[in-house]
Amino acid sequence: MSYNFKQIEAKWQKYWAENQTFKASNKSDKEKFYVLDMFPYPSGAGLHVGHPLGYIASDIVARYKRHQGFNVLHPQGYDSFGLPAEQYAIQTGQHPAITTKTNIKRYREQLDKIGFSFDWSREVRTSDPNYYKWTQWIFIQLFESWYDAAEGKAKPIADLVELFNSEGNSQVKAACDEDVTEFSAEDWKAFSEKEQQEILLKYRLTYLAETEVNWCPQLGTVLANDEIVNGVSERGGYPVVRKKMKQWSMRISAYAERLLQGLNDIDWTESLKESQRNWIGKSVGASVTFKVNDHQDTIEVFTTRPDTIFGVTFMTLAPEHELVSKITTPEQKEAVEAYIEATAKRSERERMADVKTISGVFTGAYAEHPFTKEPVPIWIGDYVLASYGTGAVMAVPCGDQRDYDFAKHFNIPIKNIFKDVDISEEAYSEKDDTKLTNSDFLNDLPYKKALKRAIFELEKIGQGKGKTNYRLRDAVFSRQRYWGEPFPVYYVNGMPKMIDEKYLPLQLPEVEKYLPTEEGEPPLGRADVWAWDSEKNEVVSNNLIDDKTVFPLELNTMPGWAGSSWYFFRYMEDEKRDEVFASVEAMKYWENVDLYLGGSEHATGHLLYARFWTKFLKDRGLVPVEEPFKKLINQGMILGESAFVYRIDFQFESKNNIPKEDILNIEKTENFIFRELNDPNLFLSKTFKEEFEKSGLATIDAINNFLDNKIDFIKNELAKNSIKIDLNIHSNLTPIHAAVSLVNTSNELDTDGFKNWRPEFKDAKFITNEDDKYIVGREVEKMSKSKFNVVNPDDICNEYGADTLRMYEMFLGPLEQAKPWNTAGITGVYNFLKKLWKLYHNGEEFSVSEEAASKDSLKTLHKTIKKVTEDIEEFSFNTSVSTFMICVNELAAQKCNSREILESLAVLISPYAPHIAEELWSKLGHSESIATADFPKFEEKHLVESTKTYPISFNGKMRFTLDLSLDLSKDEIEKIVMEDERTQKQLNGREPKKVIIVPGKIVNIVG
RNA sequence: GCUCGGGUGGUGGAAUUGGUAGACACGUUGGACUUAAAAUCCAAUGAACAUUAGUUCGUACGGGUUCAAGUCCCGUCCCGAGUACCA
Repeated sequence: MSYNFKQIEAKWQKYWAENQTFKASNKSDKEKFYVLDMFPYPSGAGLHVGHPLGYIASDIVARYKRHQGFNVLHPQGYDSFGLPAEQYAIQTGQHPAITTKTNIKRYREQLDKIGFSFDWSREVRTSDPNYYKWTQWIFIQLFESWYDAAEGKAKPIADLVELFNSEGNSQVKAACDEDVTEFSAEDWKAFSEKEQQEILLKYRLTYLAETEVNWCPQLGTVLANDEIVNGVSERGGYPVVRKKMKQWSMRISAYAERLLQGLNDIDWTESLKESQRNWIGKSVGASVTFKVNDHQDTIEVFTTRPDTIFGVTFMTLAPEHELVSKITTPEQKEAVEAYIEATAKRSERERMADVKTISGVFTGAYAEHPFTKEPVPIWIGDYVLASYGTGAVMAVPCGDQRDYDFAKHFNIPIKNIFKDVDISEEAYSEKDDTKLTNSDFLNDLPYKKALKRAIFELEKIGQGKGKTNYRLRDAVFSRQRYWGEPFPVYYVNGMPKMIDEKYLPLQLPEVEKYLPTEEGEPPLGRADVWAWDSEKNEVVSNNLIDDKTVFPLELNTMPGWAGSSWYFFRYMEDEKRDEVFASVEAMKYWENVDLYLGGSEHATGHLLYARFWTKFLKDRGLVPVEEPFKKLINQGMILGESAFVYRIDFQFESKNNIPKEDILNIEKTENFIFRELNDPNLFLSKTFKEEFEKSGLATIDAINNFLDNKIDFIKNELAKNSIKIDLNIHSNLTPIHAAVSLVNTSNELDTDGFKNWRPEFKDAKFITNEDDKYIVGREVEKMSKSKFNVVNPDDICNEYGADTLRMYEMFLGPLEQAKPWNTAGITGVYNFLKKLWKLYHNGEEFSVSEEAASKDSLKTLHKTIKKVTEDIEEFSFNTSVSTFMICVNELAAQKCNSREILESLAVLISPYAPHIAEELWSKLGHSESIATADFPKFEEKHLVESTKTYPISFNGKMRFTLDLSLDLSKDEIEKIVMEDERTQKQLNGREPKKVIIVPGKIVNIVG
C-alpha cells in the first residue's frame, strides 16, 4: 500500500473535527499552555503559502505540548473589521458583512486543509456584535477611568470627582491634557454640570479632544502614527496631511513608563523590544522656562543637556509654535510669514527627504537667559518639530550639531563652554568627563555633576525642573469609516455620554452607501436610524432628534486595533458567556499567552496597544495579568519570486532642427525625440538582458536588426518630405510581471500562455535564447496578487499533501528569517515522507516486527529524540526536519521495522506531520488519536559510546581519523597516534614540537 | 546618521562551551530498471592541480589572540530590517 496522502489527510481531518480532538478544557489538572497566532484579516485573496508559516510553527508547539502532557489552548479567529471589505463595498455595494463572511469561509477551508489543531469552538470574529459588545464595553471602562500618576494606576473616574469635591485639583497628580487649569473644591462645586464634564474629559483615559491628526484625504479618514510609513499611509501609500479635528483619543501616554519597564519582564526578541523602546522614546532631562523680553509670555523648552545652558546663544521655535505670531517684531513679520507659508507648503515627505538644507528666520524677539540675563535671539526653523517636546529648543551650538550648523549658516555666535575642546569644525556632543568653562557655577564640573547642579539651580530660581519626556503620543481612536465598531456614545448638548452597558451591543446601522456624506461626515452620517432614545434606551430614527430624550449618536467608528487589543482574553472563555468578556475562573486558569506568533510589522501597533489595554484592565481589576504575551516570536515573511519579461522601449533622438509637423510622435521641438514606446511586439529574455545592459545594443543581432528597421522606417518617412536626419537611439527596458504559474523550474516562460494571459501582448515577439527558450528575470518581492507571484497552499496540498507542505515550510530555513518561496525543493520532503511510510510497510503490506530493536536502531531513535526535543524548545524547526530525514535514512539502512522504534517515531513526528502519524499510529493498533500519546523520553544510555573517531590534526589541519577507546589516557592516546604510520608520514622524519590531546575531542600535533 | 540583525558551495541552509567546515535537502552529472518516459534506486558533486595515493586554497575583506577560529578581539566593506532633524 503506497502513501496515499489525499485519503489519509481527509480521513484524519474529518476525525479531528468529529471528535473535537483539540478542544481545550477550562477544567483540567494538567498544566496549561496557551499558544496563539496573531489572528488574520480575512482578505478576499485568500491565504498564500506565506500565511501558514507561523501557524505551522505554533501548531507544532501546540501538538508537542499536548504530547508532553499539557492542557493546550490553541485557538484561532478573525480580525474581521477593516478597510478592504469596505472598499469593496464602496465599489460594488455589497455589504461588508457579506464579503467578510464569504472570505472567512474560504479561509477556514484553506486552514482546515493544512491540518491545524485549532480549538475552533472558541473562534472569535471582531465584527461579530457579540464580540464587539465587549470592545464597546472596554471603551466605556476607559472612559470611566483616569490615571493616578502618583500611584501609577488607573482608577474609577468617580474617585477623581470625589477628590475634586474635597480638595480641587491642585494636589492631584494625574495623566491629563496639558491645558487643565487649577481649581479649588469650591471652584469645582460652583462649575456647571457641563463645565465639570468638560474638565473630566481632560482626565479620562479615552477622551474627545481637538487634536492635530494625520488626515488621509484619499482614504477619507484619520490615521494613527503607526499606520503611517515614510510619510504616507500604510494602506495604499496615499499622502497624509496634518489637520485639526475633534477626535476620540486613547491616553496611552499615561502608560509610557510602564510599557517601557514591562519589556524587561517578557521574553521577546531584542529587536522587537528595541522597536518599542524607540517608539516610546524616553528621554531624561529638564524643562527650562525662558522669559520673552518685552512680553508676558514664556517659552518652555525640553533639553536633555541642561548642563550646557551657558552655551545657549539663540532659541529656535517650530514654525507652527503658537508664540511665533505673537512675538514677531513688525520688521520681521513679512519674512516670518513667508517662511511659515513656505514650510507649510512642503509635505512631510519633502521635509523628511531634505534633511540637509538649513533654513530659518529671525523673529526679531529676544528671550532672557535664565542665569546670565543676556538677551537670546529667538529664531524659527523647520528643524524643530512642533510635534516633539514643546516645539521649541534652547540652541547650544557648541554642543549640538544641528544647532551648530544653524548658527554657522546664519552667523550666530557660537560660545564654547567645553574646556580644552576645539569646536572650530563641529559641535562637541560627547557626554564624558570633559569639564565645563564659561559656565559660572558649572565651571570645572564634568557632565554628570553639571547636569544635577544645573537642574538644582533652575529649580531654585523657578525656571525649570527635571523632566522626563516621551515620544509616545496619545493614540487617535476615531476612524471616519463604516466597517468598524460603533462607539457606544451619544451627544447631549455636544457632550459625550455613554450608553448604559446593559444595552450593548450598539449595532452598526444600515446605510445605503458606504461613502462619507456630502457634508463630509463619516458614512454613519448616512444612517436614517441612528439616534439614541435615552429613555427607551434604544436606537431610533434620526427624525426623532427634536424629542427631549432623543440624541444623536457618534458617527465615527473605532480603528482596526480596537478588537485586536483584547481578543486573547476572549479565547479563554469556553462558554462565550454573554454577561462577561471572559470569566474570572477562565482568566485565572489561562493567565496569559505563553507563546505568541506573528509578523514583526505589528511591533509598534497591535503589540503596544494590546499591552496598554491589558495593563489598564489589570489596574481596574478586570484581568489578572500585567502583560498579555509572555514569549513572542516573529515569523519571517515568505516572499514570492516574481517573474519578469522585459519590454524594450526605444527613443530616437535627432539633433537636426526639423519642423514638428514633419515627423511622427514628436515630443520636443529643439532636439527631436521619436518615441516608439509601449511597443508590445518585442520582449527581451533574461539571458539577453544581462548582455544588453552590459554592452548596449550592438552585441545582439536581433536588436540591431530591429533598430535598423526602425531607423530606416523613420528615415523613409522623413525622406518623403525631403528631410535628412541623424538619429541617436536610447533604449529602455520595462520589466513586466509574468504570472509565476507560466514559468517552469528552469525559468522558461510558456510564451503562448503569456500571450493568452495578457491579450494586449497577443502579438508579442520574444527574443529567445539559443535553445529557443525565453528565460524570465527573477526578483524576490512580497507575495501579492498584483505581482502575480502568489503560490496557493491548496495547490501544494493537492499535489503533495498537507504534511509535505507543513514540513517543507519548516525546512525552508529558520522561522524568524525572511525567505523566498521556491517550490523546487519540495520533492525532497515529499520523498522523505514516502520513505517514512515504507519503514512501516513491507511492499504493499503494513508490517512491523515485535522483536527487540537493535542497538543501532535504539541509538538512532534516541539521538533523534534528543535533537528534536531540543529543537522544538528552541523553535529551530528546520533542523528538526533534517534530523527526521537522517533518522529515517539510518533506520532504512538498518532495515529496522521494530515496533519499539516505529511507535516512538510516529509520536516524534506527529507534531510536524500529524496526518501520516495518525494513520501509522492507528495501523500500529491504537484506537485513540495520537494527539495525546506520551512523547518519547530520551535515554542517555543508548548513546553511550566506548570509542571515539578522533580527528588527527597536524598544525590544526585534519589529516586522518583514528578510532580509539574512550578509556585511554592521554599518554596512551599519544603513544598510539605517534606509532601510526600515517603520523610518521605526515611528520616526514621531523620531531613534533608539541602534541595536544583533548580526550573525547581531538588530537593536534604541532610540528 | 543611529539601533538591531546578517554575509558559509550552483541554491535553501547545518555546524553545543573555539575542536573533523559544508549536515540535511534541492540542483547538476553518471549509472541501474524500462521499448520509452515518469517514478524509484545507486554513485559522484566546495575550488584548483594531480586524477593512483595526494597536495594547495577555501566561511565578505585586512589584521590579531590560540596548539586549534565560521565561532573570540580590532579595523574595513557590503546586504537586510527598524527608526529618524527626538532637542
